[in-house]
Amino acid sequence: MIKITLPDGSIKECAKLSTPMDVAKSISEGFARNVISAKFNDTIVETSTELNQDGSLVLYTWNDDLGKKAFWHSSAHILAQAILYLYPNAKLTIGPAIEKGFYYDVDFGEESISDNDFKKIEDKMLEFARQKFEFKLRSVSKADALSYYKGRNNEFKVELIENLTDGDITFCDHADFTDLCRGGHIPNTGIVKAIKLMSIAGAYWRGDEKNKQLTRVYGISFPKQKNLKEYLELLEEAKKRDHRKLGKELELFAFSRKVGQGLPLWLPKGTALRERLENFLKKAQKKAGYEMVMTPHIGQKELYVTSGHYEKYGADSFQPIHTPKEDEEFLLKPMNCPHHCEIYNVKPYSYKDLPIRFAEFGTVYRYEQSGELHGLTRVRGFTQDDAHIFCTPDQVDQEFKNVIDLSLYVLKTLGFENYTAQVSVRDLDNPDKYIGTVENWEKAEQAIINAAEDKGLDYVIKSGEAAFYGPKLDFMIKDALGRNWQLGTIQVDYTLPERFELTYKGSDNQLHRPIMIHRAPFGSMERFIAILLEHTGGNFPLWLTPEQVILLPISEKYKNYTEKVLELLENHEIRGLIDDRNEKTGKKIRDAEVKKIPFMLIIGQQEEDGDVISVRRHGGEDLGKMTVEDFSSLIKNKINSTLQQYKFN
RNA sequence: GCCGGUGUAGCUCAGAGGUAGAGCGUUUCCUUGGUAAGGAAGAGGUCACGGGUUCAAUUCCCGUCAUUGGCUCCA
Repeated sequence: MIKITLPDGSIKECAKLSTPMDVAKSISEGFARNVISAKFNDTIVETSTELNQDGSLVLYTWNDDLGKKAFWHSSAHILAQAILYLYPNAKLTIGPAIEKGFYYDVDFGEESISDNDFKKIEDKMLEFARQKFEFKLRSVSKADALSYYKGRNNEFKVELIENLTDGDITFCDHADFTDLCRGGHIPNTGIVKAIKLMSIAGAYWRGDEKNKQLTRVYGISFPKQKNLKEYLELLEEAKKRDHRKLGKELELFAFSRKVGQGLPLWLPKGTALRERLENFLKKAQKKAGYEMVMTPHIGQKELYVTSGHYEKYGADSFQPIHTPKEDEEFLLKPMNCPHHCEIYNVKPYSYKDLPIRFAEFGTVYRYEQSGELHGLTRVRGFTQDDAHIFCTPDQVDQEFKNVIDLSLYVLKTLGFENYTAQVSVRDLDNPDKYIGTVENWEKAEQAIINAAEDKGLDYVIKSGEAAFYGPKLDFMIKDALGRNWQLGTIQVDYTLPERFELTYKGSDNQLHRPIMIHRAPFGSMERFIAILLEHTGGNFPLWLTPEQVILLPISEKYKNYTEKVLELLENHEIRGLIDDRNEKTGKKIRDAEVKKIPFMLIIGQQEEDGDVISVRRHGGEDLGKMTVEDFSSLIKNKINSTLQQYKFN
């Protein structure tokens, strides 16, 4: 007998060579039917793996991330099987599960496939799935593995196997199909009920552009047809909320090929919305002791040589601008920090002056590769809600925590309730990627982790994700469709103060180095607004939305009264407009709905007679008749309750 | 930057080797209306740009640009 410890702490006595599926069945038949993967002593195993020692066992269903992983990984095998059946000369390479589905990279040789071929591949996959082939993992010797793939002229798998150690190599079989695989499969192919191939893309072997380009086929699969339907509906919804589409429809921003790719143009409505966001943050920052500064869009190349940006990114940036007479070199600023360091250097500071907090909505320019540009989320010119805090070593902790408070206040007020923090630290195997001393890096990393702990943040540590000058904490938010986005960032930096020789005089009458904290709660205005658009589907909070109210006179007879109402609203700083087109009310309401205007005021004979307005909310709710005063209070109260929902300072 | 898709009216999109269409929007007229589309008429396009093939190219081919899905990269 062996002792199997389950996640709830209970211990099952099982016969030796019981499988995870046997254990599941001993819990309940119903549960066992849903079990699709298992982990034994921290190793993913097959549900049919025979357990021959005591240990802890976790059983996974579709509802677990690792269950989905096994499911999608197994689906990739089915995809490979179908591809090999339909294209016998194709060479398989790798086919992992990804966050949403799976892919397989295939070398189709002379042949090429397109999404027109998806249907027949899907059909073949479903045909294989229905036959409930069992996935069977078996060990093979390195020599056998190599000869198997050499016989099939698959140099990719041969390369993979050559990097594996003999004794650790397993093949997975189902039906007559064999693939090199370390395991983690669902019991049989029949569990996969719904399959959809999503897209096709080029991908380099091992991600290196010097290598051969392969065809990557993306797909997703589910245990029920219904899941697939829901997933496709979610994609549809995401498409409807695409900020590029909404930004165009709501006239917020645009691009022009004459201006240049990746250089957004803010239209009047978008600009007004952005200013409201900026003012909101300015107000909070003022409370938190920040001072606004402004710096130019270019700076001498030397500035960035000093900061280290030039050495690190110069070659892949917009190239220097030369002055015509003196041949001086200037760079478009890729970051605001060097400029802020120079503002700090304008005068000497005492420890009593610190912390100093300089904030700027600073527009920066970065050369992003053309293929990487995407709407407002990836652009070449954007505005950071940047600030730099210069403080003493014993202030870092508190300042960092204050920034966390500010960031959370901003996120929550804007309706992002689901967030986690990501602490990005050095990649210890690649010290050349970073500037600064090991000692300072350690101090900075520890300061961030301490602050995250103290604030009770839900955080994960990512090694190798740090900026080149220091570690950082990023807020990852989950939007209304469950998608994750990286928003604000906070970074501790011991390096730039050294490079710019920043000092302050301590109580010991000696000069000391301040420590810098870089932070941007929104990240960039462009990116934040894009994400807010997708999160809200264009239904912005009332305080932000371009038009809060639209006035719909029933006919032109009520023009004067309608104009009077608008004037009253404007006196209350409510943003409204009149739809005085020669259209019926039904049409005007429909158009206002499409434009997502939160309130519609219907104005006709009854309203004019009673000196009131009829209020309809976006979505159709009828709030009845009320005076303009009452309506103004209603709006103001709604805005205040949103803005004061979370306290800051 | 690399690989694939796309580029037709302000917007969304049909179309085909023989010189271009729809809906929405816009303009004018009729209509003066009550909670998600009233009616009529009109304007609007070097079919992204540059080459090539052809009697004929917006359509086929090549290149450029933009855009899009990936890859790589990301201060």
